[in-house]
Amino acid sequence: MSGSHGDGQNLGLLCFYPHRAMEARVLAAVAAAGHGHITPAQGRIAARIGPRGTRLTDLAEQALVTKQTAGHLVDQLERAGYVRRVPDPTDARARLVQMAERGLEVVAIARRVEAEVEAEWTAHLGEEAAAQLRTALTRLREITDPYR
Amino acid sequence: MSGSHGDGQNLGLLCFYPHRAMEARVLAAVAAAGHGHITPAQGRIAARIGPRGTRLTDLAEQALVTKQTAGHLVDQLERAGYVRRVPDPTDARARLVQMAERGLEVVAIARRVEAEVEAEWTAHLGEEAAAQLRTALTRLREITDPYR
DNA sequence: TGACGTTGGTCAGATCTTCTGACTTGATAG
DNA sequence: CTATCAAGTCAGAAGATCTGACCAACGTCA
Repeated sequence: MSGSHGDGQNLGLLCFYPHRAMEARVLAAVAAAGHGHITPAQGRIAARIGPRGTRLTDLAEQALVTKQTAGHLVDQLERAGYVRRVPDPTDARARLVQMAERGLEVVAIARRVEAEVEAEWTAHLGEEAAAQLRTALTRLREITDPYR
Repeated sequence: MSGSHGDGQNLGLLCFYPHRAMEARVLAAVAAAGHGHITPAQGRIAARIGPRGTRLTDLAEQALVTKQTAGHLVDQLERAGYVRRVPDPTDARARLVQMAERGLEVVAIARRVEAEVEAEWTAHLGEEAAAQLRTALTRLREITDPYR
């Protein structure tokens, strides 16, 4: 539901291609490193886990899915040993989802591949245009990401 | 599976927010116009139907889904009256998926909302930065979209 | 012209993702 | 202390997507 054909594609659709390409590259590298098969949905949740752990509700909100969906995906990640749930010391109702050791390995791979891909993009666009792109997207995020 | 936290987010993730925002706005407007509920997946297929119709296989390829998935989504769109399948005069095996009248109404709404959203973005970024953003994304597409 | 590999598309079955609604338990404000 | 709100879970259903197996029409090359 977006995108005329030919040259003048709408900006929303134009944003889609790089995102898809990046996600595919990261997922492929993680799989190639022997970490079985992490699904895109699992990845999108996992990518939002903060250094000290994050509440399920917060993960759901940031990823724009329901608590149930987030809970289900965390179940899968937990079963596979990538994350763990620990009690939140500040609220007995809540639990924090934290990266486990195995999860940290995957994060390291993801960061490396992200850097590689960005380098390729920068090489294609040139330093200056790449920097401008980052600036513009960051500013655009101010009005397109409800969970900054 | 992408994205550090804080400021320095990776470009792939930064691309995600505008895309998501655009898709959500278009879908909301279509729903508000009384066109029941078109799902994101249906929209992504429908958006790739050309003016004279497009083969299922081509739709699947461009949307990066299997023929089966594309066929399933076209079934739904056809049942809802948004598209129709007609025989391809040049190949008896193939059929062309074309927009029906009802579908064209939706396309018109989508185009209008896309333009509105782009105008908002341009207002936020400034004319020049918006133009540069479009240029950079278009060039990036050269290396991130396998089906240009 | 007819056998063979290719291409457009469907059928069947499975898995993954996501949602709505109802519920439990703990936190918090009057 | 009670009414309400927030964090999560349970249950069930609908969507979206995949793999594998098939069929029919196309194109080609001997």
